[in-house]
Amino acid sequence: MNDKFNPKDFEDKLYKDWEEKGYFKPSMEKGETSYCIMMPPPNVTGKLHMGHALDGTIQDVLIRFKRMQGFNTLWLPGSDHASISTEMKVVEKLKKEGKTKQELGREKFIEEAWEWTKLYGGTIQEQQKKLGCSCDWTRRRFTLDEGMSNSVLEQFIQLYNKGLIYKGKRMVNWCPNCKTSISDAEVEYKEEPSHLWYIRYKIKGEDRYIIVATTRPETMLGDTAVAVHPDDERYQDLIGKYCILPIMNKEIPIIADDFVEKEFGTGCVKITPAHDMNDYQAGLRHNLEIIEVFDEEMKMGNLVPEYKGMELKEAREKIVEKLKELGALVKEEEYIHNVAICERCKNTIEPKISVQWFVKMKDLAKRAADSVRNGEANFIPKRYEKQYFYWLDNIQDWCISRQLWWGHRIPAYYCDDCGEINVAKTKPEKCKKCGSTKLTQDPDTLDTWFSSALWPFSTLGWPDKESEDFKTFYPTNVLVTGFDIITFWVSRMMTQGLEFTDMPPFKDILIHGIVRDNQGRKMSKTLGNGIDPLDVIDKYGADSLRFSLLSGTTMGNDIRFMEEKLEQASNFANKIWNAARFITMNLVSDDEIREFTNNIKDKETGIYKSEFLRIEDRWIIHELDKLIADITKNLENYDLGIALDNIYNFIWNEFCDWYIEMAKSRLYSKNREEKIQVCFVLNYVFGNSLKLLHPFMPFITSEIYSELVNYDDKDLMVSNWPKIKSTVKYDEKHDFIKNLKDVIINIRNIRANMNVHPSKKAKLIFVTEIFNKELIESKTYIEKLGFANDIVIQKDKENIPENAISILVNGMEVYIPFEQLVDINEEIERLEKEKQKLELEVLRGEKILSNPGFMSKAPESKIKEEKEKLANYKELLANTQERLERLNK
RNA sequence: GGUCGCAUAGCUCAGCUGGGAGAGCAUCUGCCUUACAAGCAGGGGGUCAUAGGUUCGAGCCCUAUUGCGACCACCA
Repeated sequence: MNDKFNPKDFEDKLYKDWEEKGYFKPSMEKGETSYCIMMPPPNVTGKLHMGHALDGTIQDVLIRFKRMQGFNTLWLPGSDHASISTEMKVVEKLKKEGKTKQELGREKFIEEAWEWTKLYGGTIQEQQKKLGCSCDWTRRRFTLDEGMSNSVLEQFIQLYNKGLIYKGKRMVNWCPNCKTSISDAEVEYKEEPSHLWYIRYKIKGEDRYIIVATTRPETMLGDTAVAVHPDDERYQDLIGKYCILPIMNKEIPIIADDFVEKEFGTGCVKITPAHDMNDYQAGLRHNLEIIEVFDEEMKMGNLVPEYKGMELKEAREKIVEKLKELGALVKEEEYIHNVAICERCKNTIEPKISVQWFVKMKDLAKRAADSVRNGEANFIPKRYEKQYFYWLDNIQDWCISRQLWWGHRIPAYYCDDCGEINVAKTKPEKCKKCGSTKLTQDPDTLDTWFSSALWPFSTLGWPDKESEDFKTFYPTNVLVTGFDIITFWVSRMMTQGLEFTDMPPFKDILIHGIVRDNQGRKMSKTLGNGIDPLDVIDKYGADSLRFSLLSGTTMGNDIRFMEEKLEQASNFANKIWNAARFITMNLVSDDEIREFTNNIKDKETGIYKSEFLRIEDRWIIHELDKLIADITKNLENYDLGIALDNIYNFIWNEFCDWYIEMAKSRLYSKNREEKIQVCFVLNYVFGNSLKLLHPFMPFITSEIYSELVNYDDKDLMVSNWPKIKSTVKYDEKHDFIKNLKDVIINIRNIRANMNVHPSKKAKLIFVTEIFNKELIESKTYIEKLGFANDIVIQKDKENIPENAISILVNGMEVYIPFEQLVDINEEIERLEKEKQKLELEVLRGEKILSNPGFMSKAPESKIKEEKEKLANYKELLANTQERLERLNK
């Protein structure tokens, strides 16, 4: 092993090795339970960011854990064609070349898009490999590949035939720049300074006016009503009357509708059903005419020839001017307006009436919500299900058509002769109604989410429900994703999964937070505060990145990305590396360890026979047994942060700081048997620790593991997860090592307090009845850890120097003759402090035990515990007082 | 406007079904002890946001308040 730890020496090499050996592929062995995770497909245009790194790390930890546990594991990767985003990038590229999409034509454009996809589509995969993701690349899918395209057509046709897909004229979000409808989820809102214009409309046949307030005067040309709240006293007498729309000089009704807020503006709203979502709804309720003011290009239409062809901004100015002229403009106020903008191109979105395809969602949504309500699928953490329920319970029909070219084209063919809609996977020979052969396919493509909704099963071969993969891996076990896409991805996978497979597509839905920068801000391109995971891997290694994303975190909470965390991770990796170096440097031969291993196991119980092991050996193995149970439980519960901290603490504190130090004397000993014995324990405990750490830090653990003596002759990645069982007998009641550790900590404490240099050794006198044998065995390392030059063990307190400092722990009394030490006053001071603390403890114990409420209501075990504690503190206090008296003499 | 989350050491965060407050970093002290100075051994530092309530007992449960954040809705 190299003296210096450097992840670059082995990370890429190991990944290549794993992939070549086929470790990422499921075993497909009969009898093994399957475990499957579908990787949320990143956009094909994307680059790996910290969110992906977190998502990938969590999934990799789970899949590596389950793989080692012996499941038939599949983690299936892939990418999403991301229609709008990819199409925009290709359009941009064409623009640079001086071309447009229209000039190129549909077919050529799609070719360009495929080229683009092939060029950049592999980037993110390579980056995921750097992170260590152990997904099965041979099963990699793309939402626009042949199989998935077929699934999408199948979905469309099945839904259409059931009457769940329909074509309709609706109001949708229209991006004038992308020239397509977009979903609500792709709309962002931004505050912009604007104005609120107050315009008066004359009441028909009266000399009165009604004043409306608007942010969009240019749409008034299409007004077909004015609305007030039905309970608004101010306007009761106007309801049902008509007013005159200025400029247009047209009569429109004054109606009453609940959606109007009395407090806003004047309490009167102009209704433009063609250009506002609320107005549209109101228009439907009151049967109002829909008059479009703008054309397809978002320029003024022909309602008033004077404005025809104008940009909206210009038209607005002109119309405001005109209203002024007419004396209809009452007031102009500064106003902050919340404008809808396109998530992709940041242009203002216009609500627009158009003909689109929709999926009826009500029944599908109910089923999806019920599935979580009755526990077939669970959110972790549970609180996120509220967001899911809210969305599904208030579901709107899903607009699935997009006026784009890159995507799955809608499989609807219109008859040029009779207008019939023919829906089929491929272009029919002739119209099913009139027999005409002149058929034209709908030019629109489907929403990207229409294909990703099928991801958990289309990737496994659906609609072929008999395919091996589908039968083996569906439904999948867990979906890991961020809370930002619960509504439009998770919920849709649920609705479509239940509709097409009658099963929820996953059992658990694990929701994680987002990775923020070190100031707690969202990482974003505009801020330029994003951290590239690859830079981090380059500097610290993938293991450290993974550690930093999980240590000290809780599922569902955001993570702040701190360089300090990477330092910690990197230090930990270095610590492990050095421990490994130390162990392998001193290790006896494989054969010797194997032989020893064969000898010590009790064939019947599987427990390591105590006579072959020292007490410190049994202690550390016992601690390991407990650790295995803890980590396994925590991983099962998705408490990854806790599991990681468990193993961190064990390796660093228990194993390195204590056990290795205790092991040194035997390791350096001339006695071969002693050496083999301790080497066995070091190898066994360290090897198992590496197994437990492997899901989190796969690279360094694998690299080191191959240097140890390996009992199952398997690479770490495919070795067996340690079993939860006691492998050794260790008495926790008379916990010798714990007591000894306390003694040593006390010695160090006293010495540190008195500034005694480590080179100044002292004699230690142990007074104990029960630990004689153990103490004799442990003499050498106690001398070292306790800075002693001699250890005396005796049964009683005879011959102990008057002025010796004493330490008392459960079952052990230790005296240090202090003539070699420096300052009595320091020790007296320390003891005084300790005495005060103990007195407080005794007080607390007595108080709680004299509380009648506690005594009558607390559980028996708790009372017993408190009694024992009190007795112990009393004893300690007495001892401390005795010591103080002695020193004060 | 609706919903949800967060508030714990100087900083960043853990804290499982209520039973004596933890980690990492930072800081201070002492150590170049032959795996590791990217280290070792110690110390200091917290009215667990505020106010009530339930309980023998509250960081944890309930109510209200304050401050921050997110999501949904979108106010013409």
